[in-house]
Amino acid sequence: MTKNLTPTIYDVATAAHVSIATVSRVINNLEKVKPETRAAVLEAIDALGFVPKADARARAIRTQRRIGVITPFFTAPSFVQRLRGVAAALGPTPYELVIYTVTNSKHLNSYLDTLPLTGNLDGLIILSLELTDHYVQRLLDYHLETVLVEYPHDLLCSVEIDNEDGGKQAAGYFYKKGLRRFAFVGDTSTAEYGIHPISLRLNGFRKELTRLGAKLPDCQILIAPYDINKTREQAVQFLQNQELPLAIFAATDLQAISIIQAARQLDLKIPEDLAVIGFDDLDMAEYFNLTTIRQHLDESGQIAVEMLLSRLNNPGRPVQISKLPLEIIERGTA
Amino acid sequence: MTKNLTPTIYDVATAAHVSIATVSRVINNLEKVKPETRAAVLEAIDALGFVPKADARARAIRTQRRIGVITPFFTAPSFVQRLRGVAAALGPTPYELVIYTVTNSKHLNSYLDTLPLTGNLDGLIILSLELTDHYVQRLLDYHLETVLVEYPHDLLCSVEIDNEDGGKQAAGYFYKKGLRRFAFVGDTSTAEYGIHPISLRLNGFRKELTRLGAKLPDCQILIAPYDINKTREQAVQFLQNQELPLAIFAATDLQAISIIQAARQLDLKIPEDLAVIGFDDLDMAEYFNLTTIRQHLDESGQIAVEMLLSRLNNPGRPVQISKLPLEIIERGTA
DNA sequence: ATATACTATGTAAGTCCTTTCATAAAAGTA
DNA sequence: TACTTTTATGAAAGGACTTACATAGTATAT
Repeated sequence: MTKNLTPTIYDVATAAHVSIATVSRVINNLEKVKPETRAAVLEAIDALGFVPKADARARAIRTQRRIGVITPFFTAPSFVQRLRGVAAALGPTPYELVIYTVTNSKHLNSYLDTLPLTGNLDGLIILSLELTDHYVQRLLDYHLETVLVEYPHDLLCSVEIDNEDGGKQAAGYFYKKGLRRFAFVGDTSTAEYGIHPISLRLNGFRKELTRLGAKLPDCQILIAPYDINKTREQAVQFLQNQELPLAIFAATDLQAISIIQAARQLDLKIPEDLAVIGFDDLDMAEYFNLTTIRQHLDESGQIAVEMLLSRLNNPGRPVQISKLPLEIIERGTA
Repeated sequence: MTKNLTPTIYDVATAAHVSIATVSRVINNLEKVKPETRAAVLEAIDALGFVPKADARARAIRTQRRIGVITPFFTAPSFVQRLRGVAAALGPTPYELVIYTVTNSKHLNSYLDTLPLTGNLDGLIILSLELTDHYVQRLLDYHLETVLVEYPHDLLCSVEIDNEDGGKQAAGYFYKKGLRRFAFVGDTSTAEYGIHPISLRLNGFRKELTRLGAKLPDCQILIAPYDINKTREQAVQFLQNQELPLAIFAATDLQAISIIQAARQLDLKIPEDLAVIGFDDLDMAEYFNLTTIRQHLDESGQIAVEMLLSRLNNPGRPVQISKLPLEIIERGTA
């Protein structure tokens, strides 16, 4: 006696002892149906709680308010914090948050292929992923309102930061503290196309040092992988050959932390022997008492949402770009 | 040469010289389609301006392909790691991930009121939130398949851990290391109803100590708020009055980290003066070289998804419960 | 070279609903 | 009464998709 959870027109037909065609006619009240038959059908519909499912669903989906977020898989805390900002901003709105995590650019592209078609999204936010012109055009063609975070594009709205300025701030801060020997730690991941934020941070750091009359020779640049332990090992090796005191600017907080661990292992005093500035200001930075360049991760997500919603309400506005300020947070490591 | 005004999947198939099945696969990006084929199909779609009809689609799939996750707002990393497990498991499936973050139980209840009706969900996962019988019954009545993580309920599937055993393991570990003075740090947040995991951890810890002939007097229990800085301050105060060496079991990694910071501030040697065991094994634990009880957070999310999907495929199975093992991860703090 | 294991694709069946067409019953007409 | 017309209905085809199953084609192993 398994009750059908979602009755179809067939169930109604059976219950009312008529054919599905008749049921259909009753529902759409197109043609003449004998009053008694119609009554019987309606009764069956009521009894079964039937609602033309497919259409109902299609309608429901169409009216449902949905914002999609494409994000790199939650490996790095920075993505999570951005996402947190998105969730926070979306919370009080009637929009649903649909998450698409991607692990590589192929994966991203396959989402970009299909989401504008079948995604039923009102808007899209893309976190920390770079789009090719082709896909940007696709989003525009299909009128899927999109906001980019971190990797901007001329034709779409974006929330971005001035990576170069971040490097510059780090350099200036170190210099003002009287430090004169510098190093940089970054990761190996380079953009598949376009410009990588990490290189911009390095550029800004180096440029400002040069301007101040200091220098950053290539041998003082450590390129380490995205793995804490390996980075720490490499950092230990690197640090052993350095004259002290040294000032290191790490491209991310996570790498800064690896450096700190390496320094502890070598019994270097922080910040006396080794000054470290990170980049991001993750939640974790506070735990490590890390001096770092704050890039307002949570806010980036929030602002992206606000921008998107305002565009949905006022379509056709010119492309908007929001540049978030960077801010050096002085803690104990530099 | 009137071009069909509303092209169908058949037109696309013809234009791209493939079958409608392949077109369908491309727009749903389910299975493997050769990149060139996919490109050709997409080109045809673009050229014809094809857009799949939602009602037909709904008719054919007659499932939502949507899994909802209700989670406390991403404040604590443990929720994020659970969510990460969910996302990882859902990634390769055709299911969409819809996130509902809640900040209090009223908020949770309002979701539970509406989601079974209008959520258009195939299944629901509830992370670290406790349900009243009333809402459990509601989920059952509306046949919304649900899996609970962390706070189980007799009538629903769940993924849980043995909190008491975690406390026991910590006690045993300390004792075996020869430690004989103990303390516990937990947070103030108590469950609104039912039993709180933190108290279970404490219970297990205390019971095992008692069994071993040691004790944990109430004055050795520090109840600290969910704030790193305040916890650190309180911990500093607490530690100043302690005889050393001391073994502290922290109910969460975050609190263990606060303890470590306090210890550093007081120049205590870890693990000689102060041994610390945390609970969770967050990503961060490794950075802090924290000895801790691993509760397989990511896995909990993954298993919840697997359980849910298997139930969707085999409805009416008896309620399933998965108990994840706890495991002590030995690092540098104890 | 042959056997084996995948991959990519197509064929065809299935989904749930609408609509066309045929027909039995009822009603109207001569 | 016999003959048309009307009306109510069902059988079945069609619509726009998805998907289980089968197979040709390629890769890999022996």
